[in-house]
Amino acid sequence: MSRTKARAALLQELEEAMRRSSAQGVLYGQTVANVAGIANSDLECMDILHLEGRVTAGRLAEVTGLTTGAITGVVDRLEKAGLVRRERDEGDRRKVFITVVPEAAMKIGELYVPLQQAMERVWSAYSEEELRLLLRFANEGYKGVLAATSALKGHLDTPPEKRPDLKMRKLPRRP
Amino acid sequence: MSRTKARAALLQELEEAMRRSSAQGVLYGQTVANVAGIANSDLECMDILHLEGRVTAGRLAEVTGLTTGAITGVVDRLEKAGLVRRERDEGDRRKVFITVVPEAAMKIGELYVPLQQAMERVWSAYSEEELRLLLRFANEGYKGVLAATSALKGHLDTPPEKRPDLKMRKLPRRP
DNA sequence: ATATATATCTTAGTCACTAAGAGATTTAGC
DNA sequence: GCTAAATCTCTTAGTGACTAAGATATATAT
Repeated sequence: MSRTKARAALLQELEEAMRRSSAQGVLYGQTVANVAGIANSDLECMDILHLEGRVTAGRLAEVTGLTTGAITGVVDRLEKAGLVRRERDEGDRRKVFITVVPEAAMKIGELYVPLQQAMERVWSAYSEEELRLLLRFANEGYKGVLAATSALKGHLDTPPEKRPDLKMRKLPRRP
Repeated sequence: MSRTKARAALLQELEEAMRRSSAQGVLYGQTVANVAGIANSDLECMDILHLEGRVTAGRLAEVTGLTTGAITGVVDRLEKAGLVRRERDEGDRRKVFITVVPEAAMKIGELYVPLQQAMERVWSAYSEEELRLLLRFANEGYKGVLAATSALKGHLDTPPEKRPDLKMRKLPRRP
């Protein structure tokens, strides 16, 4: 097999392996939501709150892509479950800040422990230099996917007759 | 900073970077479904069909975790959209095989082109040896997440009083 | 002041999902 | 072979999260 062919095969394997692991990651998240007894997007919001801390309802809508009406429902459910609290902003009384209730949120955090442990087990076999490579890739990959997402969204906003044709993708391997 | 501390910090960065990029991957998938005008799980089924080829309705239910009733709905919608066909198995007439309609499915495949291009741009900066490392990690990571998923599911099946306590997770960094 | 903008919530209606079970076919036990 | 149990898909009724549109309350601009 020629040099560039070997690389092409490697890239295809890589693409498939990443798709598989990413799909499994989604499944893990669904299982967490299931065990926690909350909806999928409720968990997503908990995650955002975990990352960003104190966040307005509007920003949750922005980040999740849900309507503000849907966010009202999300926060209602999370509040009823004791996971978050609403706090009116005193400076601008239209705004509602959502904050996590740490003790309750920790119970959800625990559900990620199996995943963390599994990943730490995997990572333990890598040298620091290798880990740095993985980190670099994770960051660059993130940027790439982000760019691809807005490219695709842009494609959606473009009127059909003006859309540049996307190049064809390989057919299923088992047709 | 000590050697092991540097590594711990690296691991934490890594975890976060992977979470971010994986979340973005989910978003890309949702956008694809949106542009294609089909539901999220409809797209997931298309993906499975793409991977496995000819598949029974029951197997789709198995893989997606949906009920068979829900799969009936999925296949109804996909069939109406001209993306798949139902084919009764002649050997066992209870079974219904689902097959993709290649020409129609290709249109969906095209929506992954921006993602593929972005990833190829990222990968182009890596040596073959580095790509092999990424592939190794993707495969090991997949196995890790898979194991973690069934561990978490097992936790769900265990009666609450018998559940081993999962270790605590770090609190949000911005409390 | 009045108008416009912003932020959240409400309401009505839609759509995908589950649970339970019906219908059709196959497999197993006798 | 015939009956009973098992398997596979579909149907039905009901639920819950979502959207779109607009109501409400507060803030900003002219």
